[in-house]
Amino acid sequence: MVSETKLTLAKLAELAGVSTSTASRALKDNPLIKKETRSKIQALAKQHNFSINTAASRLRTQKTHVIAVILNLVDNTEQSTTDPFLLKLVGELNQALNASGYELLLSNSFMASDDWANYFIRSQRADGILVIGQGKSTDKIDLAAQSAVPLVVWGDAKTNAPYPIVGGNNFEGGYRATEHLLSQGARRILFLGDSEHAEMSERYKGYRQAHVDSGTDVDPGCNCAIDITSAAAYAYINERIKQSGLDFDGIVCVSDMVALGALKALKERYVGIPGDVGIVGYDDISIAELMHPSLTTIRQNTQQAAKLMVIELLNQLENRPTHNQVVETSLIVRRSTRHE
Amino acid sequence: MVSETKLTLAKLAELAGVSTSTASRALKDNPLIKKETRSKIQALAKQHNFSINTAASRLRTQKTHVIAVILNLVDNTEQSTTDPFLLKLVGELNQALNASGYELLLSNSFMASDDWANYFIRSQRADGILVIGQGKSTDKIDLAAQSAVPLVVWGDAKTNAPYPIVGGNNFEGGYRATEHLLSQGARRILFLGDSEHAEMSERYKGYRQAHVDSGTDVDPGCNCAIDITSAAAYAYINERIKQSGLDFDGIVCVSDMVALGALKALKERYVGIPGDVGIVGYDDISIAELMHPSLTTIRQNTQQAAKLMVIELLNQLENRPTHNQVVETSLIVRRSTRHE
DNA sequence: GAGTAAATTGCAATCGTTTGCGAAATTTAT
DNA sequence: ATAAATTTCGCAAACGATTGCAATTTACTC
Repeated sequence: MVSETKLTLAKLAELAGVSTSTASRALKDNPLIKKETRSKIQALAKQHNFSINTAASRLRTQKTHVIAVILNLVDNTEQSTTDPFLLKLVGELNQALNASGYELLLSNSFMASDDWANYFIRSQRADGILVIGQGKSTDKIDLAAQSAVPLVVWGDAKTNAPYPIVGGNNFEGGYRATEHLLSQGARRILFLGDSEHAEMSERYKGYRQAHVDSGTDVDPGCNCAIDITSAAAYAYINERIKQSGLDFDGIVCVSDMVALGALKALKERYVGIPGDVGIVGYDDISIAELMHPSLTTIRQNTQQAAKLMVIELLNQLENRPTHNQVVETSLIVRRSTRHE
Repeated sequence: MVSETKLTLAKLAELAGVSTSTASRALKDNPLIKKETRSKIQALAKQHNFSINTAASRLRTQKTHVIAVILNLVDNTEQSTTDPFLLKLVGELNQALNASGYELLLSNSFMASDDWANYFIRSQRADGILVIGQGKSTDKIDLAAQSAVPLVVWGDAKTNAPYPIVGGNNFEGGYRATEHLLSQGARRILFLGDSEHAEMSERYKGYRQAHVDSGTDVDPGCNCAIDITSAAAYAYINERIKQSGLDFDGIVCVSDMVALGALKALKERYVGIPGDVGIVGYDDISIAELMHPSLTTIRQNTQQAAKLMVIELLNQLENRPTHNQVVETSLIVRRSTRHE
């Protein structure tokens, strides 16, 4: 149990009375080695708490079994690292990666290097990259993709790109949210978000289509571009009401955090919810159902999302064809819209 | 710009017309090398998108510049990976580590191996370990510590352990929360959490002390052991009221998520907040101020926490003495307790 | 211009594992 | 018993960067 000196494969082999080659093969259960020899060495390894030096192994095999996960946020003013949805996705990715024998190296886009291919792949820090968020600009992503780096992005799956994108059905999500509000009687519905984002713009399209399908006019003045944070939403709603009064009766929000900010502003002004204004969020973070009123929202299956992203990444690592993937998206109706 | 063949340090050196040794030294700005040579090689490296192979480098230097961060959660029923506070801490740790030139390898405690020293350190996956959460049992932590692994734990800093612990002032947090409720007139205050946790038990001690100091009796029936999730809190409050009616007028919660669960249960039963029951949370997650009523809570400075954890870890890596550290803990008064 | 000190650079070993290929041991066939 | 075919194992060359030490070049002194 005492670790006298660093235990290497060579020493382990010596203990077992075999060569390092057999020891190496035995540890990976290579059938080239006699069964008894294998189990003997494996037992010895366990007994001595041996574990292979990954640095050496990676150098030799040119594989790291590490995947870099990058939170691709433009800067602090935007949807931030504190958004529970993004972090939940990270957690799910960790699970999914572990299940496939990979580890997760976490990074955000404020790192030193903007050249992901170089920094992560050429340097053998990781075998592939998972990017969370297309952001407003896909420059860095495109740059990395040019280097033929194994890469999967969480974003809008309708976007055509040289890399696979996994995402929710944003058009449908926007449509369902809007349709639901319209069916509850709303007539002037704000779209609170930022339609410059690929994902968000798809949702906005769904928002418009829902209006068209129900024969309701779309007022461009209802498309409100804000940072994707609760603070920005809070400020915007306050300001809008101050300027033009309560000129709306529904809000489609681009994330639950945004919805919470809006909700707070409305409640402080004693606007009835859903009586005066109905609100729909997006993501179904855990807090959504704890709100008062509980928040109607669009749920995206993050666990499925993580699994799909990992699958597509493995496809690339093993030279199989890849495809964009759409994850389940469903409307969860709660009190913030349900008139009773 | 086209990458014909894998660019190694040797090839780069050849391009520059020097040996690999000089190239290596030049890239790390070693003053042993003439200034012009240095900048020439650095320029060449930039131009060719060169980046050092970390696998080789780690093997040679025996340093990885990677730190493993372990979310130490007993299982799914407990405070889970979705708790915004924990995830926020992860984000802050990432920032702090990057600032010191380290990268963050994310893991949770559901991984294959329970032997962290082996899995992360001996295998050269990482140079050190940051553990988030003491949990109910410190078995795995102690095991790792026995192997003299560089290790820092987020937990209760009052605990005496063979490894440095960074944590909030839990006693004071519990005290301040309770004292505040008492000052608002509460007389029967629930402690909603799990006093088997080291951190939580300190808070409970503070809770008791506040009672003593104000001359109020402590009813053991007010110490409510639940899983640290909003769902458990919700269920508990519901059940308690069903069983014994509203036999309390204040709640000290062990996390904001727990507080949100309790809040929801109370609101559904039309219990006035803070009129009938005042609630104090813990952590000050971003949603706390968006709640209605906004949530009074104990803030722990996560950014400072992350920095301290990294400092203590570096101390170990560089053989300096280490100490337990306490991060700022303050009471944020909001509407869930403030009578007006 | 010789001699010494200082500034630069290169040689070659090393980190620990993996793996193609050949050698030895064992089994099967003749 | 011997040859042939299998099994089972070990040799030795990578993988790419780092670094103590020695070698070379340059600068300086008298």
